Amino acid sequence: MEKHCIVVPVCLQLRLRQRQRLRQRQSQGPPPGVRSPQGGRGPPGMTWGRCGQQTESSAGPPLAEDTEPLLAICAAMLAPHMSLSSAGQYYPIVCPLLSTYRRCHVMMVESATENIRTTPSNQNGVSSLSSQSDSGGSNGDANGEISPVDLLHLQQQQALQAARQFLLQQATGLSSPGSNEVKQSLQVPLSMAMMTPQMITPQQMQQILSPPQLQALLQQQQALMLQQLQEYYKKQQEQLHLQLLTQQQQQQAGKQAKEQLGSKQLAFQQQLIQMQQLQQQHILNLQRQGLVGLQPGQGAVPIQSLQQAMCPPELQQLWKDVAGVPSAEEPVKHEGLDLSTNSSNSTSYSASKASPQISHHPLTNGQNPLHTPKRDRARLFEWISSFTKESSDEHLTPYSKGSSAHPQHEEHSGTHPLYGHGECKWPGCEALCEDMGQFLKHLNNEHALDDRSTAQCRVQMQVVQQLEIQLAKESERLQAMMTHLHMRPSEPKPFNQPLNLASSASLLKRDSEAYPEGLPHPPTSAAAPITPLRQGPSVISSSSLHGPVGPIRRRNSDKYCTPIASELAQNCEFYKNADVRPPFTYASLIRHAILEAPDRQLTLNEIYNWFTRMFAYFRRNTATWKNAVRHNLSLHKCFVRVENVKGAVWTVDEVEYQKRRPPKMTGSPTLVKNMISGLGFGSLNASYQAALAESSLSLLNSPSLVNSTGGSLNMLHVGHDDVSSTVEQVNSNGSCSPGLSPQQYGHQIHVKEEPTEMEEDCRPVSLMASVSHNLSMAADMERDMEEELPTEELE
DNA sequence: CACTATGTAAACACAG
DNA sequence: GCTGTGTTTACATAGT
Repeated sequence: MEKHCIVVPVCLQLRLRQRQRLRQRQSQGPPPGVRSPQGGRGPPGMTWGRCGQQTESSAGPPLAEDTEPLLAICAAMLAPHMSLSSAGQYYPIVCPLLSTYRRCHVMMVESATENIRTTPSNQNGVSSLSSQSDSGGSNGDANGEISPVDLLHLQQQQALQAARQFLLQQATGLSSPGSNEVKQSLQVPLSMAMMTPQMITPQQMQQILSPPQLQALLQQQQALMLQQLQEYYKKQQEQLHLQLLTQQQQQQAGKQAKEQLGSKQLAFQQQLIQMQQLQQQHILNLQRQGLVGLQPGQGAVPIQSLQQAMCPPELQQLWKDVAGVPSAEEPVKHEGLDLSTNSSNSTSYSASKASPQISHHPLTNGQNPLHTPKRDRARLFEWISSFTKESSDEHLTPYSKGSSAHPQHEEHSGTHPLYGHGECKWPGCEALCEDMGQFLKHLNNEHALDDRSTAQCRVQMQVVQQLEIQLAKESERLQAMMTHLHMRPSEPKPFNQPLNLASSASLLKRDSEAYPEGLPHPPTSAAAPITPLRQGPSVISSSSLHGPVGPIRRRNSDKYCTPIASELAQNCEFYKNADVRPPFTYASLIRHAILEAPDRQLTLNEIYNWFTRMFAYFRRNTATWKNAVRHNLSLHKCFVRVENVKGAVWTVDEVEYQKRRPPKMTGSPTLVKNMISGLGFGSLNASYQAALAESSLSLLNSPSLVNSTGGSLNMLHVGHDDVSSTVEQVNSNGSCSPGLSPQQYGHQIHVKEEPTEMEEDCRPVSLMASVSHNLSMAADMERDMEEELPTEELE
């Protein structure tokens, strides 16, 4: 390449001076105090947020930061009043919630565990109501010193204990028809216990609290009750299952009896799943309406969902079936046996409690059959254990399988989804494990199949399911958006239409093969958490789920996948609200930000603002990504710093940007061929039109860009492998060419293609200004076309 | 396996 | 001295 020494642009003089100065300094040897070869860098192998987890101080507490985005979403879902869609307030709300969420996670489980432990002491007696009161009193004494969350937690514990006690009485037959006095006397304390440890009557509480507050409080407490009681069931079933196993080993008859119950087991599992779905659906509804507001220390089950879930008679019968009393033939008496009784009654109580007649509803639902076959419990246990032991694809998403739902599933592999960065990633556990062996030991010891682990697993299940619900919701939104934006109706699944040809090719191909649900990739590795994206947009698949895996994933999307313009146009709100990393490189984002500006130039601070405005992800760890932005601005020649009156602004050198990506589609003919074949588009023009429409969506935000559409259309026929020709076309399209002929541009482009210092020094005056300022729009659209429809490059 | 692109971290210089 | 901006280097990682 020949080197042309042209007038050095004034705007570059400063930059050149700086570089020359630095180079001069370097030529003179490293300045004193310069970094060592390892240069005080962070430990190796720590990138992309993972560094921050261990070394980065600005990233916050050591709380599993890699899971922080997920936790944030989960926390927002668990506390739906903290809506994800509240743009701009997401972080202020969610981030403080993360710690409380984690704490809640532990508290909830510990509470359940503690209750499980404490209940057996009362299993044989009804007289512990006073102890409940005492406990409540002692807790109440500490109210002035504990936080509201703790207070609420204590209240819940009291309520649970009181409920258990009461229900235990029922189960043990003490609450006979003739013992209405006992019932009444218990019912009121129960209500009081649920309301307040100070034993304030419901009437008093109603005076103190507004009806919505009362309702919310009751809902919260009852939701937690349900959650905990369900844990009791699981605990009980687990134990019973173990007993069954023991019996099976001892008696072949036991095994035969179990085998006879296969069909009922399946039906039972389906019922449970149905119940959960009902709960989640209701949660989603409430979430949409912004009605649910759980305190951080609360469980994740709104009482509405509890009502909805429990009201169906079959579900109540289900619980009855599940939570039978221990039969006399049980060889071992575990506390869970009694818990089952309590749980079943308590659940019934909760169901009745959910009725408007709070605390006045007769507890008629609590009369449960006391002879549930242990086989049902075994079924329940198996259902539960299916989440923890085997890869129950029917029940769990790949993501949940890859996260915490299958702690023992991955033990044979070198990596474990619950292990990373030397610490256990079990929810609520941050135990440090030096190696996999230690971690496995820790996992087996600390997270064995017990009530606590089961409870945690269940919480995680709910988290996953909430995420799935959220995904469905967002998919619906995307569908509506795309429909509104006049996506081609011929598309079978508009919302699932990939936003780029590359991904669409692969998706369509996969869809036609073995992934009808639109999974971008089969979950090849459980270590890579991938949520099944039944209707998920490509953005979610590529960014929110693959993103956390590492930064490199984004390169795919950036390089030959999603055009940033259309992607952002279609998922703008998503990125604004969801804490997911956009599937674009910093360079792409910076360029887009600059080109989105009215005058194609932005100051660094404006770029920062654009990032934070457009992406919720970039509202945290500002030091990290801002550094990356600056790094990219300085590193890539496509970003040109221009001295302005009031400072410096950054512009985009489109030619350089194009040149920056030589591999692109051109370098991957196979990919392009797959794209073409996979798309099966008979008419490229139609594709171009559609793509143009997509690209125009965001770009048309700037009125001045509209008139460049024609230019971009013309450029569709430009060979993209020749950057200079592209620029020629752009300029010849009447854009504000500063009087340079296409040949001149070609020369200049050749000059820029010389990545040498000489080239830098001889950077042409007109290039950056003309290209980036006047032709950026056309080039932008053309590039988007190129990204989406690179087929002509092959010709 | 080498190369490339990218992300991250860090050090440093400089200006305000 | 602090902060923001800009540059550069080093390293890790994933893709090619």
